[in-house]
Amino acid sequence: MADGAVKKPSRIQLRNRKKIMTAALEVFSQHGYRGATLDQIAEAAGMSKPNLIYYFDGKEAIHIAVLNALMDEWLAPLAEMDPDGDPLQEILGYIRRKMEMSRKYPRESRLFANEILQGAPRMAPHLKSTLKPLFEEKCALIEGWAADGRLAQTDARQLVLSIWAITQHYADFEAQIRVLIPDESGGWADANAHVEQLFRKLLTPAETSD
Amino acid sequence: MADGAVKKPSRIQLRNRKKIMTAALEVFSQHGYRGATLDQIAEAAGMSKPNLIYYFDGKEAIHIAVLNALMDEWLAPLAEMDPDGDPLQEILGYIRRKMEMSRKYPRESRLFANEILQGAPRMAPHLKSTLKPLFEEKCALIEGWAADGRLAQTDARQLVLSIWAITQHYADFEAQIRVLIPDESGGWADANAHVEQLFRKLLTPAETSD
DNA sequence: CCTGTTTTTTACCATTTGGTAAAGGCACGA
DNA sequence: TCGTGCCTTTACCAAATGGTAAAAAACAGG
Repeated sequence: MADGAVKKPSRIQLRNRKKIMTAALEVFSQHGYRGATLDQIAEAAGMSKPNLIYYFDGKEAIHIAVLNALMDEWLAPLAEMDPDGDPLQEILGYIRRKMEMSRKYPRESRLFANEILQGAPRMAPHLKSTLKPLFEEKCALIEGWAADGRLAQTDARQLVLSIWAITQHYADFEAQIRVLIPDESGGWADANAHVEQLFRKLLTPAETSD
Repeated sequence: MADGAVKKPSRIQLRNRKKIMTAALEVFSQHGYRGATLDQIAEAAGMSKPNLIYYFDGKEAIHIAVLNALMDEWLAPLAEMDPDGDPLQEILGYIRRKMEMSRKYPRESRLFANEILQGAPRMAPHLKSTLKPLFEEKCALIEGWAADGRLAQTDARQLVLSIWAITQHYADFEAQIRVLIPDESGGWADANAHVEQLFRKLLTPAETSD
């Protein structure tokens, strides 16, 4: 091959890169970037520390790789919002998917929360290039719906922010919630019902006599 | 004095303890517990590292001291909710005060967010002993209001959680919000308006014919 | 001013941690 | 069987970091 530096990764590389990133997600989401150590990640991945460095250029590179790899998956629920669907159902569906993500993937949620809390030092470019366009696209969509009277008049940007705030809260602040609402009885069911009620009341358009 | 260990702290001790805690709030809220170093705190406090240790028993002791000292102040807005006031106005007032806190004291919000995200390792006891009783008291109050028909029927616990989620989001995720909503035009005004609309629609009771 | 106490500084130390060097293992085609 | 190139381990290291010892300085109270 004449074309420069790129070599296709071997089977073993693929497997080990994945093992490392899974381990890194676990450790970073639990302790934050600074709190996580390469030794912890190495142990969780079942390999030695120098071996990590063989596959990634260092701690920061692992962190960035994990963050970037999860971004698309994390944004998928929003991307799925369909311009041709029923506005209220589309938004409630989005909210349902976000709640599902918080329940099934709290580590991902905490990983992002940690990064943003510290000022997004390693993710700011990715936020600008990936999140922002999607955010603006979907805000425009919602504004269109509201302008057509198919949704109550509301501030689309603030709406999306508040959806993120509430749904992710269940993952990010789980430790607090576990103290306050100890019994498992209806935990997620109550949460889902409440969030749906909250946004349904906000978004249901007034009966029009048109 | 015959009574054991306790000595009243001198003027200089009071002053320096305060300086340290202010500096620690700044540093911990920016970098998290593990990410913060004693050197950073010392520099922010304008004193040497061994001097910190003279006033506090170590890094962890400083962290706990800051956390505990801020807890009451942080919970004050909730404590102020008045059983004898108008239900809707009381809750909206609480929300307004929480938004104010997020705007004026984002460092405090991030400090707590960091601690909870990591599983509240140093604050769990305090949560159980201080936050939980207050939470339950106010939930009961809200449930009473709802039972009397003075508020829409809603899940009080989930309501309080969602108030926290949204209001604190503006402080904790500021880095993300700054990327998505760059212009300063109406930032906080829009946020306040949206949050008020959201909870007003949720909580306004249906017109009754009683 | 003198004396005992509190506060601060200087000089260290042990551990942790991200990272490296280099030798050894291992698979696989010739 | 022998290289050859990918993968892994062992043995380190330098910097950072939480913390200590002890002397020096500042500050009372008499």
